[in-house]
Amino acid sequence: MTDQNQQSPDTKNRILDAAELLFAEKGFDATSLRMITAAAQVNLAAVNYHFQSKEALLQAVYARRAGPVNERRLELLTAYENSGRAPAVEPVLDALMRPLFEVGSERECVPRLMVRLLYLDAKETSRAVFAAQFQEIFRRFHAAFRRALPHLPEQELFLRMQFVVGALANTMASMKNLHALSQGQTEGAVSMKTLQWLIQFTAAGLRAPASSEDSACAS
Amino acid sequence: MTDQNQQSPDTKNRILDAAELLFAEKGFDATSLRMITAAAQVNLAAVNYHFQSKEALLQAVYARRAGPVNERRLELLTAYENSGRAPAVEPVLDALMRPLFEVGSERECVPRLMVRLLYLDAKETSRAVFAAQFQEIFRRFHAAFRRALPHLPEQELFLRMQFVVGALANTMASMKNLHALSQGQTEGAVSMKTLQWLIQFTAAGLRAPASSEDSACAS
DNA sequence: GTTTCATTCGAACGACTGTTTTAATCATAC
DNA sequence: GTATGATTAAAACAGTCGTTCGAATGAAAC
Repeated sequence: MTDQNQQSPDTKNRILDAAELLFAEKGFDATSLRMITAAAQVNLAAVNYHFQSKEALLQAVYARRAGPVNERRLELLTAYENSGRAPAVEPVLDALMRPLFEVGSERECVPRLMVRLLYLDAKETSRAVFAAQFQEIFRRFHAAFRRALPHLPEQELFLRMQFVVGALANTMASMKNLHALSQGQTEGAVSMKTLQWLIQFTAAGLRAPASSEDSACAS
Repeated sequence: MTDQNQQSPDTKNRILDAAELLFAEKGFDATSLRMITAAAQVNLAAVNYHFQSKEALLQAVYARRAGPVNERRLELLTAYENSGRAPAVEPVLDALMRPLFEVGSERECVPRLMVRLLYLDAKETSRAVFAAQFQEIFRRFHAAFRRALPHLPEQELFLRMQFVVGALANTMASMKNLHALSQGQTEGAVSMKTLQWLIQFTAAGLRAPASSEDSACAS
């Protein structure tokens, strides 16, 4: 950490950019290092020089984006919690989702990639790294939702959070299509409207009355 | 179609079974034909003999499951529509989701694989095949939701259906984890409760009041 | 028996994979 | 200038990939 950074100004970032794009489009296994280095206009060996392996490159690609997104999530969440406003789900959902939409307007592929990584592509070793980072976020938001929905049984809250994540993930994954469908509107406007509608939908779902545990199972 | 089927009683199905499991677990590109043939205890060349290529095998794996699931979906949907009951979202959601849970109790990996295929793994050529089959289902259910929610603007209904699919897909993808978490309950019971809660959540989301189009965009 | 045709098998093909090695290149410090 | 250390470049490494080929095997038809 002396000053050895910034020595190779961009080849490292060029690799990260190209890898991010290709991983998101084709997936980890379908993307070869030669595709990445060709897209980045960089020598093949540069990947194993700057990163140690292809899988380490994947983790680097993920870390570069997940860090800021999760920081912003916590920032928005604590800002709301310190505002003294009454407990509600909408601000919590906003804190959870908005950071993804913000980074999405810069680079569309990013959220799509994060969805991929979260529960599909990665090998077991990498998945553990990703999951650990995400589960800390999950715990933090679980507590926030719990405050807003004190009556909801634990099992049901947990599952509903899964539903929320699913709706969010699928929206991120198909954001590109959404932009293509809505012509004559700026990307940012579409994103913000989508976010608004997504919050509205999931908030209503979270607030749905809790089902009684002992409901008869349809025979 | 004379009688050439049933000649090789099971090697074809053994390949399909092994491929289904591995594709769902590791993904298409991370699964080699040698893994499949080893798991199926079948010669390597048998894949290219019975199916023409690896990608054709993927389509065959998909077709074997998607067909019955979609048929059952339409069966449940038309049964509800012909029952003369008042328009509502719950029976439509049930028709959309239940078939996936039913096949899921037989083979856990199936829905997970279908999620993969739908918008991640497949190459462009295969994706077109899968999407075509699914979009017909989408159109059919879109009409049903439209009847139940006549006041909802078109754009908003479309997006909310995306949210529903996302919640469903994520639930399918992490069904294995859910089963692991809930001890002391049969798989079928967990599945049915999850389905019930998922319908309740998405029904509330779909019924949320429509947001006014001209809401101020946060500057 | 022989013929016929579908299926299985072992072996190999060329292409592509991630990684490593060795030498060339560059900027900076002395 | 030379020396140092980080970066880039070209080439090759051992392996795996999907696919193909020709012979062996099987069972049913005649």
